Amino acid sequence: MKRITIKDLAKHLLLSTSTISRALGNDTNIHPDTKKKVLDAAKKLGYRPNPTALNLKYGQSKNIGFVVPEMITPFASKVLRGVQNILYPLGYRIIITESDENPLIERKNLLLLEEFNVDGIIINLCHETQNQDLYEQIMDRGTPLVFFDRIPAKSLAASKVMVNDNIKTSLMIEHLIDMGRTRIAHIMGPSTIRNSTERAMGYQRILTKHGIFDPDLVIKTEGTTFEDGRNAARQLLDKKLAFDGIFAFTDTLAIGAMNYLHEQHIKIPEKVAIASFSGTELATIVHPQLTSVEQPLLQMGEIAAGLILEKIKDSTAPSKTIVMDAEIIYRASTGE
Amino acid sequence: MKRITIKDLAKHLLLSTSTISRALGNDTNIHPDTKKKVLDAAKKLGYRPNPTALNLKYGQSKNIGFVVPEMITPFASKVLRGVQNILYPLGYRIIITESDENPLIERKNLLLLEEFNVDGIIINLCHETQNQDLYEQIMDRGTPLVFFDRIPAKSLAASKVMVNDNIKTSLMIEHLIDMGRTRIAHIMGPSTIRNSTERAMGYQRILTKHGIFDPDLVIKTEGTTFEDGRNAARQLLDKKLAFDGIFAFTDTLAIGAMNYLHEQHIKIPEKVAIASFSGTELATIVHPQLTSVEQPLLQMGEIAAGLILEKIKDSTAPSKTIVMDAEIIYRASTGE
DNA sequence: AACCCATCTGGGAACGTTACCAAAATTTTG
DNA sequence: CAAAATTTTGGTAACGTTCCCAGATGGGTT
Repeated sequence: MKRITIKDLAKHLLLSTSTISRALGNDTNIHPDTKKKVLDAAKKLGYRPNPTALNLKYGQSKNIGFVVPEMITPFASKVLRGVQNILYPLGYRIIITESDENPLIERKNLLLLEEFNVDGIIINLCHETQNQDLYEQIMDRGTPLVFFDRIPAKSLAASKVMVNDNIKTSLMIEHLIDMGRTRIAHIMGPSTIRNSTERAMGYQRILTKHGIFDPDLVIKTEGTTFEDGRNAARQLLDKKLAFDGIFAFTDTLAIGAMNYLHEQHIKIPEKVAIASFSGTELATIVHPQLTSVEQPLLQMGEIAAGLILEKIKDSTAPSKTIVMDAEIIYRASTGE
Repeated sequence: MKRITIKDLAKHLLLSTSTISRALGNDTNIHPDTKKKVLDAAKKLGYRPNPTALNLKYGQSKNIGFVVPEMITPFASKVLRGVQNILYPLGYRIIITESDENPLIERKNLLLLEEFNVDGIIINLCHETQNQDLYEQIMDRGTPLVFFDRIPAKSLAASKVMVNDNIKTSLMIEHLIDMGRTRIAHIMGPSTIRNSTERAMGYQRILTKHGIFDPDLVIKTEGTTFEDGRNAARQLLDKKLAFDGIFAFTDTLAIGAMNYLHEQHIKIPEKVAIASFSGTELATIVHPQLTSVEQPLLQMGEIAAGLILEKIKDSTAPSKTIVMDAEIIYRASTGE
């Protein structure tokens, strides 16, 4: 049951550990016959290298931390897939932590990951400013950070991947206007998240341009859960203001709102068109399907992984900010 | 930038590494003054123990593998949370792999995890029999396995956590009958998954008992995606058979079917009641909300983690099979 | 004053692997 | 055929930590 090591092979073949090591690796300084003998024995005895020993030797844990607000919706899962695509083939492990949208838990998680000796951390933060000090500390202590989707308020010496929230929102609002909507509400996310304010700005800019901006139609939420979306819809209806469209910060908020409208027998899209920011399956499993800005989540993950690798390889590598393109997908929730 | 080690502390304080080690641990053989001095210096210089060194020393990687068909729906995410709750405080890392419902990828993932030297693997398999040989091999080589939700055909010397599919399905079908439904269809999952056949058996048993079983109302799917559910609903409608209820193998299938019915303007639950097996948010974000058997996913994860710990601590510990209770939650999709 | 015991500290091996340097074995060269 | 060059192998330190054993120091007892 005990694991076979190089030493066991050495004893078994009456060779030195150095020779075994050479045979197992790509060293040319070894007689082909010896190499073959070693390889055969290794296979027969079921030798598997011990990664822990290598990690110790080379001072890398080959662990990458992945810090996200939650993994219940598919958002982070899809990014994670991209990260895995790149990192697993290179022998990295990925450790996932969820912050529950709570900066204190995020803090605890980051510290835990440092404890775990990760080589780098890929993070979607849950509060624009709250843990800024810790991000800096961690980087100062030598662990690179890469941000995706939500980025910190201060620029920090870290690489980042995101989409252009402001512009994509603008295009989406233009679409709603094209569809004949003139009273477009916004379910805005928490202002502690940069994307939230960015999208709100895009929203306001376009409506103002068309002279139809009404601040009373903006509902700010506490979080980004389905329940938050529901509450926002309720608040909106309670205001007794006319509206014929909703642009929501996330697909979760949009879906929550949609369900509340359903329950109030408000037809979508006939009475109210709904659109949001997404990139996940959620947009297509509701009825009607949700028009949304589809972020290329998988690619974002792949790029984030690439960025962290750059920093791991060379800690002085310059930080990059990658702004990805997102596609607007028109679905039934905003009419045909 | 370089990490502070025990040796650095020793040099700095002119003490031996042994003494430092004792001061840092709970060893009583140390002078309180020395201990304090070391602790102060450790804090000041930012010493953090290197877990890799300990893993090497004690022959444990402190990594646990988590193998699931997918992480896009919240099912596995919720179980994962439970696993994390138990394992993170104990210093374990969790490595996640997704099989995409493909036994070949699952195989690759398991091998990868072995390569990574995990101390144990928690798995929700994707094919009842296909990788049985590998499960056995891995356990033979000394890595314990714990199955959750979907368990292998042969019993194997592994612990398992699941719910009683057959009985819970029976109760659900009884509920549908209580609600006055007499033509209840079943969207059955792939027969390569044990739970699928178990639930189908529960379905058939109750309908047979009531004398209303019709094999033509059973649609077997290829997978468990939303799309599969959609296709199943289409097939059902194409048969031109009357039906007033659907019991689906999973919430994803149920939702896919629901959306297709919506598109065909078939009212839920008025014309067709829908129920499924779940335990995730998905059941509540659709409209109408889905009546379902709610599996205690979080607890299943916690228990799976506990079971793997037992096996890690003592490889001869007896294997347990834990059958958990699941609650049926009545929601709008089956009427009030 | 000699001894013993308790308390505290230091030295070194070990976990599995590789990299460097030195030594041995083999082949090539003059 | 000896010397030189090359190929192949062995020995050992190192990564960071703990643990066992051996010393050292100090206080108390005869």
